[in-house]
Amino acid sequence: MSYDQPQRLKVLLALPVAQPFDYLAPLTEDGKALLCRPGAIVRVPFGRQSRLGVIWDDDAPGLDAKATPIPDDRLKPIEAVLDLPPMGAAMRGFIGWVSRYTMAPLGAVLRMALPAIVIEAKAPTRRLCAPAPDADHQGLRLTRARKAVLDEAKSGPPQSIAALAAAAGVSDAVVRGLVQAGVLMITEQSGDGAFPAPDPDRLGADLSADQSRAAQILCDLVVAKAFAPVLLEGVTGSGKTEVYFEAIARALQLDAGDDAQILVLLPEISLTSQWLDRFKARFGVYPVQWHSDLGPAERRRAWHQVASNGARVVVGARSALFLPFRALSLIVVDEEHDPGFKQEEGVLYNARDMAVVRARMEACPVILSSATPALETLLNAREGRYRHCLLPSRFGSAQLPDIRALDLRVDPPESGQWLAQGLVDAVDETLARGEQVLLFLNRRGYAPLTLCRSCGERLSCPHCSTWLVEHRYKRQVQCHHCGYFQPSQPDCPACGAEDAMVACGPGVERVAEEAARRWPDARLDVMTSDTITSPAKARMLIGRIEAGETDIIIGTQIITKGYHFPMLTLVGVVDADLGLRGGDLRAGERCWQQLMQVAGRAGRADRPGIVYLQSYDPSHPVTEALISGNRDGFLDQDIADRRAAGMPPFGRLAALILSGPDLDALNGAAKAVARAAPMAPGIAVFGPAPAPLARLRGQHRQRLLLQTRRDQPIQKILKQWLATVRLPSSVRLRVDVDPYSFL
DNA sequence: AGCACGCCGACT
DNA sequence: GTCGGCGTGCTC
Repeated sequence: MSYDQPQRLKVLLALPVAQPFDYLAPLTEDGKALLCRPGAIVRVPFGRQSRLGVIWDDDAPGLDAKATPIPDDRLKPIEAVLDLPPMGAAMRGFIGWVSRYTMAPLGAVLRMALPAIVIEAKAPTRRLCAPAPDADHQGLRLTRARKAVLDEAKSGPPQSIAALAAAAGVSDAVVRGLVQAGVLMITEQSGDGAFPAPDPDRLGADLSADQSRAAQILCDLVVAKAFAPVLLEGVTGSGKTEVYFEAIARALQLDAGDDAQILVLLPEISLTSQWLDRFKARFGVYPVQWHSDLGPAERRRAWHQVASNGARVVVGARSALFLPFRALSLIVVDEEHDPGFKQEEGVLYNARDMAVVRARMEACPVILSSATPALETLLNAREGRYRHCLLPSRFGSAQLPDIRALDLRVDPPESGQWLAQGLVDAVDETLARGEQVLLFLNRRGYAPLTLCRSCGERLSCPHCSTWLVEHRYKRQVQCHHCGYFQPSQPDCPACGAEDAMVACGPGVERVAEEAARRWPDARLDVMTSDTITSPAKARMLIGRIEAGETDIIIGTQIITKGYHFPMLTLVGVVDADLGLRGGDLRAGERCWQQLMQVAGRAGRADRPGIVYLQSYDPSHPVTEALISGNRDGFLDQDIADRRAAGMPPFGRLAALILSGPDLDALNGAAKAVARAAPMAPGIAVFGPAPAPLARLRGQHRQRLLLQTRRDQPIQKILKQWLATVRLPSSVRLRVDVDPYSFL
């Protein structure tokens, strides 16, 4: 060993690989090794290509220490250290933690934090026009259009050709002409600039006494600059958002070395124009957004500004959790109970739970906000692991809606119709008062099942074990799991009987059809993911409802997410039993949350709201709890059941999903996995059984479930178990720690 | 993840 | 006789 020997460094690549690779320190021009520290973002040769990675700590937990290192002579030097702020120790620790917990390869987790396209993409340049300082105006024909442009250009900061033309009320040809003439000058500017900072002092919110008390608790936690999970719980309409806005304002005022940064996670970012507008009203600017339908330039700018502290408040979907914050001072998880926080593809993680972990690593508070907290969160609060801030009542004069059941066994709708007389009467009265109605049915399309009245054939997906759902507006039948579709046809594809296909059961389109027939003068809007295809479309529909241009809204769960419609006073739940079928672990809880959230859309201002639940089983504990308002009774029962069965959070679960194109090979592999299952006290293995969707996208699927006690290390047990089985290459195994959906 | 190497079916 | 299918294995 000699002093001038180049350093051997571990580089973690953004690839689905579990371990880092060894490289030599990069060389300077005069051949000296450059010193590299963990966290540096580098580009390395890899095979015959070149890839991104991060210098990893060689003593990081989870690294394979026993593996024999590859010999020095096979090491390649690092190509380049990128000119980016290095990844901090807290972030590296977080990535390692997520990898060990979810059992995803370390590099797969890193990939979420290093989106290659974003980092490598060239900084976009914006071309801005300004008056040229030494312009020669001689010989320039100063038309009226040209004068307008020049006046506009002189009056303000440089702007783009298009913006200047629009401001002057002329076409951009005029601007280009002036540029050509040398009167206007184009300057190139990086389109990557810092975002305007939100102003914490802009608008002193008008908070109720309850809100002020809660806000004070949150602000104290923010100031303490330490890890502190807190559940902010308040019924729908109690003003939770305003409360955590105060915590955000307080964090913005912090001195955190760098400017303090705040992350807000929302379940469906693209559909929350109302949230963005409220933020802007409070802080003067929009927050920085991070979500899947951001364009490449915006995405790049957001990522780089988060890394270099030019983005103070970021609102995003779950992937925002992996942004490179340097001075994270507060995380807010809004609607923390929402199943959308569970990522069901690639690295399987729950962003709400991982947000708590990231907050711990960054030593900052994390606020979990919900009107209907997840049972796990509620228990954490009850048992003192989380603080609990409660907003007991609705804001101002708003009252919680009155929830009633409509027993469909007593008052059934006529055949082919789906609204019971009791609900129809209520809609009549509501419309007569000039108020709005929401009919909720969590089922897209016209009908969930189409069958042949001659031979009984049911239309099913060729790739999945599902029925095809009729979408009448699009004249299609679709599979909601793989995207397969075909045109609707009146004749049976099996027996050829003409005009024999009949729709069975209702979807929102069918309810809309019935509503249009019953209330021909009412203005209807159907809100589903089929009609809300973009943020702009969402904004348009929401605007129409806010302006009172819609009388009846027919929608799926997409409208349950935090909207506020003051004129909406009646909610009709077309099928309150729908969420209870299937019977997985969280069905009751989830159904309760969803119906509670829908109910919360009613009567949010000074007009009282009423909610009707159409049900064939109104004595079900979930329905009873909704009607009586006795949440705790229902929850305590659910908690007792889970405790008795050792189900989460009293025990741990992991799902093993085996999939493959060949049914026999798959079943054989599943049996082999089951035979190798660990047998020890506290450990139970269920299955294999065909997964609830036994065939998905052409792949057959088998499922096993591992259950352990809370104090047992489920990842270690899984690792030891799976190390003993060899799977045929055609069979793929996925591990889902803390499965949420049982599909 | 890429990208090569490798061993079996229909074509200039 | 070759071109090319994607199964398997490696990348420091």
